[in-house]
Amino acid sequence: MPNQDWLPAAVRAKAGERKLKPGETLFRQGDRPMSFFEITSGRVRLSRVDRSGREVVLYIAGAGETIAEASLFSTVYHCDAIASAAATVRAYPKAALLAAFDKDRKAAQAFSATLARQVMNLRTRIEQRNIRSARDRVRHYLSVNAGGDGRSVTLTGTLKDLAADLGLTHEALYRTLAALVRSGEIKKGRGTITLLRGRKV
Amino acid sequence: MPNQDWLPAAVRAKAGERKLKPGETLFRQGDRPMSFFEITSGRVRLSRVDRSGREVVLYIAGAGETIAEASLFSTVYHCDAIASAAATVRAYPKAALLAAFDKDRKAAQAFSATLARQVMNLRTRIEQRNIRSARDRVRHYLSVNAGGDGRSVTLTGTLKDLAADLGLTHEALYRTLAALVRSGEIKKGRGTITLLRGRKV
DNA sequence: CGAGTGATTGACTTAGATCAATGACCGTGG
DNA sequence: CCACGGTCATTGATCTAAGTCAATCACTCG
Repeated sequence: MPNQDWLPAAVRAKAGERKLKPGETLFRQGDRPMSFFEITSGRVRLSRVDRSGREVVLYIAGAGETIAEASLFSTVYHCDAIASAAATVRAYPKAALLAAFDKDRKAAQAFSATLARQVMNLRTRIEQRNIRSARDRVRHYLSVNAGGDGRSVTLTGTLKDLAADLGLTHEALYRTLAALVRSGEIKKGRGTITLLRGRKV
Repeated sequence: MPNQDWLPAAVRAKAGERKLKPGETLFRQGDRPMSFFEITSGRVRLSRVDRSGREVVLYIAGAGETIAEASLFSTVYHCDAIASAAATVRAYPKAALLAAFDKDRKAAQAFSATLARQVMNLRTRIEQRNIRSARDRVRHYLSVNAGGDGRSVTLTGTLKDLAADLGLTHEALYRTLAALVRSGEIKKGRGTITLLRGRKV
């Protein structure tokens, strides 16, 4: 789990860990934010309850992700956070963080930079979802995430995870990859996919 | 067009406007970033060229959006920006902005807050795309975007725009809305959709 | 060694994309 | 003032890619 490297050491030192049972609440809409969180394992969903009492899921965060960044600048949380599965989270105290940003503008900049990069990544993921064809979606993913050599993509998680990222069922992804392998467009290795040649346009 | 209200007045004063013809380049990958941009009209696409020479679109930004926030903290742009249609952009000088953040930490905070909110919005939009059924996708959209009363949603653009936002064809959206109206779940007004009652769960 | 999960492939179904046509509306230029 | 070109809104018909259900095999982990 890559720790939040942009966090000032002083803040990291003050972090507390908390374990959540499935269904347990981390915070509720309207609560006063005391910390923001990094999820070290499990799953936490952010949701709101609509007028008719139904829960509307805003986001499901997994291990390695941070949530409630926005609440650093707000006096209340704008949604609930509930563990979807057993989870452990690291809580970084809001006060310490804001103080660090005040003192050390490098730290504040690092935070902004992280957010800005995240915005770009998310935008790209949305753009990806605008591609209807599974095949082209996978192609787009591979092109965008090709490493330095522009040819190979290292898979972080399982193919099932990737499928979820791409908004495909895992079956659809397997089939699409298989087709691309058959057509000689890619090669699959252990945790790696290599682009062989683009098809003629 | 809601101007970027979080921008310090000093920076806004220094902004320059630029008009782009379709296909004209705003900046190129590798260029040194001198400004970041707000699109006041038209469309600008951010893209990279992959190893095989194909253009990979990372994002298409429309009027009201800002791009290249991340380049404020980078020494080079990481993608190209090209007008997809005639566009006008407002350029905010990077140096002035960073200087303002240095001097005025309120301004820096406002920037972070804007980014953090954007991150949350984008995450929610991705979550929305994970919903496969057009009907449930629309329901999710309506629930999330219901105004203060929790019942009515004000449409900003056309229904076609909304369809694109939701990742549906406009035909699919029309049909889905028509079905929801027929079933008495919503009501359509001029630029407004009102939730009438939730269906039984 | 069994339970749980990932990877993979087959068969079938369907929701939504695609193609197509129409009417309403709006600005604009003669 | 009206005709015309453009876009939005809407609905119908058709098709297909991807979802769904299902089964198998390979691993890994207590």
